[in-house]
Amino acid sequence: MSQPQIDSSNGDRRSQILEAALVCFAKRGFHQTSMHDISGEAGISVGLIYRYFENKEAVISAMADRHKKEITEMLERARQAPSLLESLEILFTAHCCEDAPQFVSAFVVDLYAEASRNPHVADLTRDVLETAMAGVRNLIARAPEAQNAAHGLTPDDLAELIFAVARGMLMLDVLRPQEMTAAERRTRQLEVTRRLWRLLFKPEGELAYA
Amino acid sequence: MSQPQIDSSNGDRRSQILEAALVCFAKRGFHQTSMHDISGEAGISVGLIYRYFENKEAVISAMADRHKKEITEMLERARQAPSLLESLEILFTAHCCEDAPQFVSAFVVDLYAEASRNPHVADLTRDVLETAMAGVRNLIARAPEAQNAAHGLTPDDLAELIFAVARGMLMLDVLRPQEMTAAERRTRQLEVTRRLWRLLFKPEGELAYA
DNA sequence: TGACAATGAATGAACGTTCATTCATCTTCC
DNA sequence: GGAAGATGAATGAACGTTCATTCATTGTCA
Repeated sequence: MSQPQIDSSNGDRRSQILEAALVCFAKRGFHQTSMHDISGEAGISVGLIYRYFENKEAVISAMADRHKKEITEMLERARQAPSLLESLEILFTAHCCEDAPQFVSAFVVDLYAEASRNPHVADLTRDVLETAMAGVRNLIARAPEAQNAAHGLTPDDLAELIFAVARGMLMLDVLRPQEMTAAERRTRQLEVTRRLWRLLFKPEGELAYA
Repeated sequence: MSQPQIDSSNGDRRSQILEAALVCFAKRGFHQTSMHDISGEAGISVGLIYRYFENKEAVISAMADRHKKEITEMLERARQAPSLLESLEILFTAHCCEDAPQFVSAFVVDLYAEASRNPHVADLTRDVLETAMAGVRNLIARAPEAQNAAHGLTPDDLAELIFAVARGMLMLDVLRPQEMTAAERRTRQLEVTRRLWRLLFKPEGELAYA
């Protein structure tokens, strides 16, 4: 019932714990990570976690929250890009590759798995997705590049496609920790995705030369 | 060490257990599903599971195996379709929508989450993916439709894109159990995806009229 | 300034519970 | 009778969570 107070110094502890939790969750998953794992990774005692989070579920929720904030910030940055393709590029690179790619990919896949059965996490995650997709929908609707390039696809369809590709590549990512380095994968994925975007937003009926 | 024998009658029990496990895993996830849950769902005793599976991990592995067999069969069916687009359609609908869509989506996302930290499951899942992607790559490489429609994308790139979209939509699926029915979602996704395929395999430089 | 009181962040052993796994026992069917 | 199928109570390890306790820091008063 009683929320732990959140003032200046507490903020640091909270993010210290969340940082440790991200590492553990990515390595072992939500339900295989024990509170002792987190406290160990953070270099603090178990009990202290309960001063900052009501329980384990609250830690998971807070991580989903953090993920939302990160995505929202990215969207803001993307909105300021001069062209649609540049906006998308910002979103895509940030989306799956910033910070520690392995960790983030594994964490996001786990987040969706958790969302599929935890209504609270589902709400948070859906919220992130809706916000981000609405943002992209807007970018598309306002972009001159997209005006003459419907291909029978609405901005809504396009946004869904773009997100599906991004999430799908992230999903495929978790299976390939060894074949290539993260940087190589990122480069290749960006290249492929860029071509898709160009194709999607190429004025309908325009001649294309490789 | 000692594999439980697998003969005629045992096969039925095994699939009975796997069927129950799929339901439980989709509902609660691998690690929140107890062996008692599975035995309850299957209508048998806990101990009996251990006559057919060495341990819980073996049940998870067997499910990944089953998933592989299903995908391989689908690929075989898709190979016999008369055109590339029809092949892809068979793969796509089977891929995420056959049987009980909700269950399968949640299970597959969980499978990938598990793969990200369980090397054995990762190997199995990667194997499925490689097989399926190689199949699609072949379909594309042999298809006359794809010959004149490179857009700077190799068959490899195209296969990766097609898979990313399919997996991505599956991932988005787990967040939307309420907005629409499974059938509505399937229809809409298929429509959007179909347009993407047409766009990808439309001869380069050809005029397109909605 | 120095002695003392109060605070609350931090600790980690302990608790109750859950879970995977085992095995003594019972049933079935030839 | 006995081999194989099936049961579920028992086991012990691991887990999330609690809480009595410690102790560095801060506030108070002479």
